[in-house]
Amino acid sequence: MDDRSSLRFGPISSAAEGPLYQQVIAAVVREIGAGRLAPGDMLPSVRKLASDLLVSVITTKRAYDDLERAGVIYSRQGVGAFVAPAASDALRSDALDHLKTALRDAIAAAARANVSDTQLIQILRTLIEEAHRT
Amino acid sequence: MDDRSSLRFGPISSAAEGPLYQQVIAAVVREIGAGRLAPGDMLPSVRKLASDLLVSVITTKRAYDDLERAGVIYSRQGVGAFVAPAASDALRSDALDHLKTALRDAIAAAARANVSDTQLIQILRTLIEEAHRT
Amino acid sequence: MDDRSSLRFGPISSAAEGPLYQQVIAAVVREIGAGRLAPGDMLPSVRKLASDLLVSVITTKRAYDDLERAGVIYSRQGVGAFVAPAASDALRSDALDHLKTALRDAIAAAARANVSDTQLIQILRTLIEEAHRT
Amino acid sequence: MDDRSSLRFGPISSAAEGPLYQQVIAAVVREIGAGRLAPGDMLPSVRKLASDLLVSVITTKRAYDDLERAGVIYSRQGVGAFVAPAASDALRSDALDHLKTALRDAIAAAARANVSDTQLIQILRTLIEEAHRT
DNA sequence: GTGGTCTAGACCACC
DNA sequence: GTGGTCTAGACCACA
Repeated sequence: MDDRSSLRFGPISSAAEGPLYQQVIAAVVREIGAGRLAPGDMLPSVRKLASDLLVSVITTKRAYDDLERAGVIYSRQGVGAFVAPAASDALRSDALDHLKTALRDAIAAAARANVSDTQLIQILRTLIEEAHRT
Repeated sequence: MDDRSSLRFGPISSAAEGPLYQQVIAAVVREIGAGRLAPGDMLPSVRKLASDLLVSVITTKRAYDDLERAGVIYSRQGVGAFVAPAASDALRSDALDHLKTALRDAIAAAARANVSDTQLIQILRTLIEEAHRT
Repeated sequence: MDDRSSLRFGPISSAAEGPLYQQVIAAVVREIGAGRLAPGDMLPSVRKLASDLLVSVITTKRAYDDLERAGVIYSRQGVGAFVAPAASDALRSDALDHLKTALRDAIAAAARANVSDTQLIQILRTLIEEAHRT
Repeated sequence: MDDRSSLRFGPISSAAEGPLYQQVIAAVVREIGAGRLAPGDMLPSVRKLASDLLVSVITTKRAYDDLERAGVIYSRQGVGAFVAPAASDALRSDALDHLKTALRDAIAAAARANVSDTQLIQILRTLIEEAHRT
């Protein structure tokens, strides 16, 4: 019996939506975000995940390395990789950083396009609604 | 005597903030945005700009090619490169596209960080104020 | 064993029929048009094609860049270049533009040569027959 | 009094419609086609035409050279340039060549765009009407 | 002088 | 291995 039978790493599509290792990272993050991987849980081995996702071992290794560097998981030599206790916090702060960077970028673009502050906020509202309809 | 004494193409820093040719593009765009280069004005020759910015002729050429493709400038063999009549329009629509992409990106990050719509808008307001103080 | 044995990129003749990179573009377009390259298929790498056609890597790269910009192919760093899903549409609309430009050019030449409208159409019919016999 | 007062060489616009020397050629050809310059007539001197059209002497010289090579005009050292006796014929055969080349080009494009022969002829009719309305 | 094209050779990021 | 970027150097067409 497989104690990780509920894990659902989506398919990885080469040549479609960004570097493969980032797609692998996103897949792991999704599992943690969805609660299917909780702090302390062991992740699939690099080799197992690679064969499951049909990507190279190097690609999954790079994904795990990045996740460890971000404090989302930790690896124990010869044992395996595990979800870090503060994984959710790490992910959340990562997403917040990304959010702020994107907003600052949008503000700069608004200045270049002569879009006023109130117009910018209105555009954000519109895009939020658009996202909800999706 | 320098008849273009008001042009101020900033320094280009290798491999620090993205591809060099994009930095060159940004420098030209900045000049146009600031009104130091108006529609019909002749741009520095690729060779001149290259030596001014201490980059290769090829790099400035690539920048000019991209700008021409975007409709911001146009080049005439044996004559020179000039700011296109609709340069501002081209730049504006470009900035608007960039703005929307950045906002959509922020919305996605907000979802990952469990940030609500109203919180997201509030963060945008805060960052706008922050930008104004700069 | 060669798994792309059916690809037939013609010879590239230097400085005889336009820029080399356009000849490379034409060669790729021909393969797609003939169905030997279908949407999703991987193109030869820029290095491979360059050595096959005896042109510089830069020249094939430029051809691929132009084709990507035209929406005919797409490139993925570290993976390769592939025929785009809408390649045929992109090629067709390109050919239609070319067709209209050529006809407008012919109409202008007819005016200069004192060739009447009906004569012009008759000449077209003749040339069409001539083309069919080829 | 100026014995060529009826000559109307249009304005030459740099950076707009092809190489300057070709625009000069077209201007001369137009004068001949309109009958304002007949076989045997003397053309403006290279220097006069250059100053009239606000282009360099080199540019008008190149235009005259090309016209002489095409048999449209002939130059007499120290005397001037004159419209050749067979100027009209030279122009007409030139235009006819151009016409056929353009039509063959259109036929090739039609094949690439999957446009049938009858559709091609219909498009030609449409574009002829369009040209008449201009 | 200008831009347009082509070349050889290099280093990087990604797989 | 792949494509992405940068470089130095050359020759051509045009003004």
